[in-house]
Amino acid sequence: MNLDSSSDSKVSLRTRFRHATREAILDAAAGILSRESAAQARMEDIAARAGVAVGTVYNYFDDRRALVTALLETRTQTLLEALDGAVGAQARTQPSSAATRLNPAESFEAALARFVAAMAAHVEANRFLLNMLFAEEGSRGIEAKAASRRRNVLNELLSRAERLMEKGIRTKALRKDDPNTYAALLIGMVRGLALSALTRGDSFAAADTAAIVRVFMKGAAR
Amino acid sequence: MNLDSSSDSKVSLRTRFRHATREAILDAAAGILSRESAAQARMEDIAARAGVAVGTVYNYFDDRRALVTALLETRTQTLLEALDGAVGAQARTQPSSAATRLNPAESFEAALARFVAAMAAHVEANRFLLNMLFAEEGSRGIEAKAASRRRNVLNELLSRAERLMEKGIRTKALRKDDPNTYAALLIGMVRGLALSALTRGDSFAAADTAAIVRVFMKGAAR
Amino acid sequence: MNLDSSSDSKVSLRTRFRHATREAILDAAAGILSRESAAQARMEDIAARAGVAVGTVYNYFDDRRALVTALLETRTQTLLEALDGAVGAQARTQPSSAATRLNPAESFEAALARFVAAMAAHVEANRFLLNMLFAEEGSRGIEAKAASRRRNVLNELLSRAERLMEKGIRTKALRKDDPNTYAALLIGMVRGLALSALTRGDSFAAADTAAIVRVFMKGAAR
Amino acid sequence: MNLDSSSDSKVSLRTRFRHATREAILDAAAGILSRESAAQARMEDIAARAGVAVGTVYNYFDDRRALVTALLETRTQTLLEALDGAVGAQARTQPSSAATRLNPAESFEAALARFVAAMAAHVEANRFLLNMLFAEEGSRGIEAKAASRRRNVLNELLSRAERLMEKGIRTKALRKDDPNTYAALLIGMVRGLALSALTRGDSFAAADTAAIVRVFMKGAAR
DNA sequence: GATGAATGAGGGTTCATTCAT
DNA sequence: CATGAATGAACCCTCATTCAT
Repeated sequence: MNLDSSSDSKVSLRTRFRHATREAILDAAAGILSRESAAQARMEDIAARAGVAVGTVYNYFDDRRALVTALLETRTQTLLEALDGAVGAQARTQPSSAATRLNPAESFEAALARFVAAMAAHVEANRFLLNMLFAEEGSRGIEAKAASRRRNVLNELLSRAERLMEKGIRTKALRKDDPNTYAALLIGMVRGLALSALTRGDSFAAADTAAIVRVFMKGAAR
Repeated sequence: MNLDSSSDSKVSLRTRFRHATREAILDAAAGILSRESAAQARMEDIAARAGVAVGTVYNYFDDRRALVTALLETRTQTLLEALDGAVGAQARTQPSSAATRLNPAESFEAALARFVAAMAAHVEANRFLLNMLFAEEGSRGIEAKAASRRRNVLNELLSRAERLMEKGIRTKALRKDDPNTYAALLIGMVRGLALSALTRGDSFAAADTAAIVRVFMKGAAR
Repeated sequence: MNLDSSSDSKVSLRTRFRHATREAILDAAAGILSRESAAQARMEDIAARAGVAVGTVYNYFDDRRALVTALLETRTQTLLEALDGAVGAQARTQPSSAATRLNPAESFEAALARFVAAMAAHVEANRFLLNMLFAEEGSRGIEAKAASRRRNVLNELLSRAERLMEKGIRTKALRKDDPNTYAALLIGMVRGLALSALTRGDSFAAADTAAIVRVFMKGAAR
Repeated sequence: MNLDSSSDSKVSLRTRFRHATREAILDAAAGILSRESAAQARMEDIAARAGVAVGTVYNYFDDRRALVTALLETRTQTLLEALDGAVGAQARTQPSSAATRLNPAESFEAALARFVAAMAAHVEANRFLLNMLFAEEGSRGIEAKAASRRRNVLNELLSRAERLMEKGIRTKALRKDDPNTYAALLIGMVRGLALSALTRGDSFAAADTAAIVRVFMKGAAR
């Protein structure tokens, strides 16, 4: 183990270093892109924020597009997993839970809450996602191909929401309707509240999640 | 008299022409900014689409910023008026209508439908608004000051939605809750569905408006 | 005569009108070019100052260069004539004047004074000449050919000064030396004092002319 | 220590390189601005003459104005110092020199000659100064602020000449008169002869300096 | 002729990307 | 690998000039 660790640690040190630098750059990019005027995110600014030289950025990412794409990828990975969890968890837990089986609606609501909460958490942690994911047009340098990648992300979000909605409809938790519409509405609500909250400087609180779930399920009517 | 009318028509001709050119440029800008990669809207492209030379664009607008601002201004004017109509109409008609007085909720729903339909109509007619209004960051050239203008527009949207929600709460059409939250949710829903529809190439149909109103009022739960 | 004057006055009215417009444009150009930042003299500015449209300027002058050249020409004409007078007068008056004959130096000094005074008067009346004539490089649009014209004017100034100096040497009013040098020194002095005076906002007074003559003739030494 | 020196030399190499490039750009700018049509000095031309790309120029100077200002600043520094030397030297040497004390006029003449020679040398070495300093209007890009800087330089020239003249008057080397006038005349003479010489393609010879001193002190009269 | 909007070549400036050290 | 100066294509904007009215 020692031997192993010695060579291992040497490699892993270097690797870890590389990884740390890469992360620093991604963080810097996320930070810069979160700022109001993302359009002015220059490569040099990103490098400076990461504490490296411009050239170094290009040692880790082929070009600007690759950097943004990687950012989207990494920052989205955990979100998508969390959403998978929210959607899938129900599937897995349901069979084993008599309670949930008895009340599918309640179980759906819980999944929905998890789904919303996951999105909220990620959006808050990665504020730039608000900019990236929900802007149809692109900030500087998000052209053509990168845009499609971004749309992919949005689509993956939507498709997970759709899976959730389909499940809701199947379990009779939801009125029968177009799952696409339900999904679009839900994601729109999350985004609307998130934007509103973040614009105000507040954070996306639990109450907000609750509000979304409530309105989505029961509506706002008295 | 002849002279007068001749010079009159000359002036008005020129004036009319000026106006038409201005509109052509604004239309072209709207068109270019609606395209996927709005970030790459070059002044020259806008000019070309308008069928004029670059210099001409600068005869009508001081600079890129002024053009975008003017675009936002003009294209937003009618939207805001329509929303005012949707919100205010209720106020004006309610007192005179025994029916609505008896059923405030129903009247509110009508106003809500008008509100949503107005937004949908405008977003569809001015697709670039989706990009402009709902992107927190800016495409190329939407910096600092212009961004604030855009935010102003978004805020005006929100404030009108809030007024509607306050009225709904006052008339007991809505459950008592934070009007800001209601407003953010509603606008989020519209945007979500609009984006989804337009992305698919569909248009924002009446059914979509109905879906929003239904979910917003009664929720999606069965 | 009547017939003549009738047709004459008709023609002359039109001609006078044309002439007045032309002068107005030249005056406007002179005014604009006198301002500090002559580099920013745009054709439109000149037209505006002259109270006409840009196109009109082009009806009177082929292009920017022609305008500046004409300006130089007209504003220089009287100056050169005055200088010719100052230089030539002496030649013509000398033979007929016993007094001057007795004291050629005094007569030369008088001619010199007239020469300097003529330059001073014109520079003051056409402030822009300071810019035009004495700047080796050109303000915007005074390129190549126009520059040579300007240099011509400067050369004509110098050649007249040289003629004066040659006469001074011939009449033993001046120490024998290179007339070119004398000429360059004299014109330099005028320009130096004129610039100094105009920069201060003062005008080029008689005392200044006297100072130049005195220093040029007797030097500043005590 | 090795490391240190290695990094030291690296830094200093780079620094030296930076300095050399900066100088090359300034030289190129001086060269271009010396040409007849300084008004057409394009940034690209300057860059090309310096053997770098346009962007590089902007790595060293914020913008065109900054470049010109820096040029004026650096190229003026040594001139002003030389003039200070010419003016001040006298003050310092006089007390210690019995000969000069006996004949202040001679000493003043020496200082004057140094002063003139210094100006001549600099004007010749930096031909563009003729354009910059003595043109009241500005070549392209010498607007507003830069113009005032240029005027400052001219004023500093004048004030040094004035100091010299005041000293001349105080030591009775010069007839009592307005030092400003004397200063303006002297500088005008230098410029006149310099322009004349350089226009002809000659250089400003020692004889020219002598001529200026002679005329300034004793006048041209026989 | 007068007008002034249209034109578009041209110049200043930015910034993603490269590459020698 | 890190560095950061160099590069130059690309973009915004200006303004002399033209020309339809």
